[in-house]
This record gives sequence, C-alpha cells and structure tokens, in this order.
Amino acid sequence: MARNITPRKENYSQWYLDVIKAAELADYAPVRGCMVIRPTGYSIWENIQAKLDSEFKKTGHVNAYFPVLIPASFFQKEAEHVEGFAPELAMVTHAGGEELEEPFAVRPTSETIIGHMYSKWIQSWRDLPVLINQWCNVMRWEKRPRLFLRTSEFLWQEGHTAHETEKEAREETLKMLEVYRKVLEEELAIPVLSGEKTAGERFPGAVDTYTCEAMMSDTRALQSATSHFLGQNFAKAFEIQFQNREGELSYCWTTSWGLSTRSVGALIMTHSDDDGLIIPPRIAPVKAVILPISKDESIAENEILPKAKELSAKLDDELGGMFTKVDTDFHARPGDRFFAHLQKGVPLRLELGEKDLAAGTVRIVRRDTGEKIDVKNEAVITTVKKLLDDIQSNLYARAKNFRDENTRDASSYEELKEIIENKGGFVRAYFGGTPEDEVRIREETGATPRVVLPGGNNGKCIITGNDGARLTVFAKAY
RNA sequence: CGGGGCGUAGCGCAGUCUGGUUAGCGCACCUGCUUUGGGAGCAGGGGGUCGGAAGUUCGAAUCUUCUCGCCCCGACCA
Repeated sequence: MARNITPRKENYSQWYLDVIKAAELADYAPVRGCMVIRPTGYSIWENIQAKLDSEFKKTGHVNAYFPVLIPASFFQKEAEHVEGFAPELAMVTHAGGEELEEPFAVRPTSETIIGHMYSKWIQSWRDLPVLINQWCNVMRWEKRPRLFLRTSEFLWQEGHTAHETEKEAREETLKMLEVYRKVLEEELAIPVLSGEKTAGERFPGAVDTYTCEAMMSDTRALQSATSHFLGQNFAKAFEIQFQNREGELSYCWTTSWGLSTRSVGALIMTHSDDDGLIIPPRIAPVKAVILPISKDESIAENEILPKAKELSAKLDDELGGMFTKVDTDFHARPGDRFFAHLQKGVPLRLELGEKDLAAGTVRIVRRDTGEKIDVKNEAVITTVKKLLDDIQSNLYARAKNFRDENTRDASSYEELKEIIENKGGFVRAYFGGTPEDEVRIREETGATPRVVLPGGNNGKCIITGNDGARLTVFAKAY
C-alpha cells in the first residue's frame, strides 16, 4: 500500500492531488490557479494530442495558429458570448510602458478572432468549407482552480469550421463529437455518454452544444469534450458572409469543438487507485518498464542489463516505437523501484533477475490487477502485446461497469432528489424544463443536467409534467 | 466573494499560548559499509534565519499592526 497517497475513501480531493504529486504529473506554479505540467504529465498530453490530431487530419482539418491577444471589443459583438465570458477574462491594459487605448483580452477561446479572420478570407461558396483547428493555451480566470480539471491557464485544441449550409455544419458538429467519443473510449479507455447539452448548459453563443460526459470514480460527472453548432450567430456578429450558388450574399454556418488538458484529469480520476496512477497502455508514455534485479550491483549491470536492453529493443521494435524503459537504478532496492513505477502508472513491469535468467523466464506484473506471471523468454513478446491489450480493455470495462452500477432511473423529481442525495452517481430522468428549472434543480439537489441521451424523446417531464420530454442524465459535476 | 485551515530545510511537522544560549524531529538527499524478488539497517554528513514589511523589547520563529500567498469547504463557472 502506498504510504504517501491518501486513500480514496478517506478524502477524494486529497487522493487526487496525492496521485498527481506521486506520479510527478504537475506542480503548482507561483501564480494562483496556474500549474506546471511536468514531463510525465506532458507526455500523456502529447499522446492524447497525437491521437486526436491524426483523427482531425483524417477528417480533413488543417492546423493553424491565431494570436493569444484579442481586442476586448470583439467580445462585445456577440451578446451571449460577452455575458458568458466577461467574468473570466484576463485583460492586458498596459504594454510598452504605456496604457493601451483599447485593452486586449487574453484568449479564453477564439471564436471572435477567428470569426474576424474568416470574414476576410471567405468570399464565395467556393471557399467553403473552412476546416481549421488550433492547438494552444487559453486563459479563464477561475475562482476555484484544481490541477488539470480547472486551471486559469490550460492547453487544448479548438476546431473552428465554416460551412455553406446548416445541414453541413450540423453534420460537422456531430462528426467531431464522434471523434472525441472514439478517442476518449478507445485510447483513454474512458467510457462516455455523448449527446446534447440542455439550454442552461449551452456554450455562450451556441445554438446547440454537445458533450462527452464521463463518470469519475467518486461518481461525479466530468465534461471531457464539447462540440458546438453555432448556427449563424458568430457569422452575423463578425459578418462572415459569402456569395452562394444563386449569387446571393448569405451568412456562413459555423461550428467549434474542443478538448483540453482536463482530459488528463479525467484519465487520472477514471482509472487510478490507492497505489497511485494507472494509465491505459495506448496513452502511457512508457508501456513497460524492465528492471534488472540482483543482490550484486555488478551482476545487475554487467550480466543482466545487456539482456534487459536486448529485450527492450526487441519490444520497442515489435510495439512500433520507443515504448519500454530499462530501469538502471541498481543501487535502490527492488521494493523502492517497484513502487516508483507503480505510482507512475506504468502498465507492465518486467522483472529480470538471476532466477529468471537461470530459468529462461521473465516475471511480468500487471499494474491494473497486480497479477504476476513468469513467462518463458520465447513467449515474452507475444505475452506483453496481449497483456497490454488486456489491460486496455480491462480498464475500459472496469470503468464502464462502475458507471453502469452507479446509474439509476428516476420517474419523479422526488426520486431524483432522493437518489442524488443518498446514492450519487448518474440519474436518468425525463426532462423538458427551462434553464430556470435547471437552476432550481441545481439549488435544491446540487445536480445539473449533464447530457441529453440520443433517442427516447417521449417521456413525461419530472418537473413540468409535460409530454415530449427528453431522457436526460443528471449528476453532480466537476 | 463567504467560512475554515496554514505559511519554520526538498516534503511533512514540533517549537509560538508563558519572548532568552549555536532553531529541533521524521522522511528525502550526500558518503561509506552491510543489504537487495513488494517501501532495509548502521555510522557519518550537507541543507533553514522561521512567507514579507513595520513596530514593541536589552533580546522576536514566539508579542502588535499591516501585507502577500497557499490548501480545503461553499457560492460562482462551458
């Protein structure tokens, strides 16, 4: 049992912070609300980036970069947008030793400046669609920051597209939502519910907002990605117009979609345990660590290390990348070395000692289950590949079972309240109310509508009693 | 923004109430020896001026005032 990590049941927040610290994922920066993403944490983000970026490219998008400073007046142009973001904006008021005539906002998101540029670039239906993504940092002044989940500055990607027709823009919105679902579920092994947000949870300025909603291991919900259909709201605010096939001037239909370093927080809170971090193999910076072990440091270094390196090279070759690491910290005792890798969440540990050399085997230990097996040399590579696949699917299955076990149905508001208060988790209920009803539910229960499930639109609303309400998942959220 | 807690070595803390010799302890770190398949033992050693400022005093980590920052809970929040 880890002795530097608070058990989950004792204090979930502290457990989360302890896991991050023990795995050396991030540290607090000198500025409140800001964090330093340390190399291990950043490698995880790089792997998420790589998977997403390749999906974006496959779906026809290109990367570009827009500036971090945005004229403050841009935020005034879209009424809901300015109202939504005003409290979180950081402003630059001085530069070059002088007060600026017009302050600049440090971007909290880039709809405005991209809209501004699109209006210059788009003239004709032949210029459409425009499918651009950017990887960048954004800043939103947060009152209560939490590492990875809510920091004043964070990293993300934001896709911004402009289309000729509403249908095309709506298709794009859902296509990207599906990309997120796929990467979250297949690569991060995080099961998500993807669907629409209710009116009260909508992005400021969007017509429709969609989400990939995940359940953390304390049963609270975490929005892990969003995709917005912006209609013509930003096109009208920024005059993104084009001449259509009939020769008339019309406004574009735009979308935006994003996934941030918050997903690293989701990863941590979905899979990790009281011993520390657990990373799904497909995202893990190091998939397997090989430890030469001997009482005698010189035997470890001169006799076992070469074998370990050989095995490492063979595995990297087979796995198609530099995915294994040889632990050369011979001076440290095995227990210390085991725990170090345990806390960092490395999926597989391969122990190579004198006993193994004599027997022609390697001892392999899984991070997710702790299971140990001795494998014949000739079977090591196939076993490692199989185990990595097993761990990946086990983590997903484990998280999905947990979510399903903590998802319940409520047929009345009273029942919803009762479940949220006594059991927590996700509660499915038919809801067709207004944003005011959402506020009331939040104030009375602490829960908010997280996602409207696709399909079933024929229920009776638990608040209004009206028919035609949609099946909605409620939960307390991060 | 409200409530609570806290700033003393890299980390965790004691000392503060009842000012007084070179400010302690555990872990970590360095050196050596013995150890080594789930968090070793012994010996030696390095490192802090007590968040910051002003004040009271012969004397301040300790008392007073101001200030900066961090964490937790809540409110708020894409």
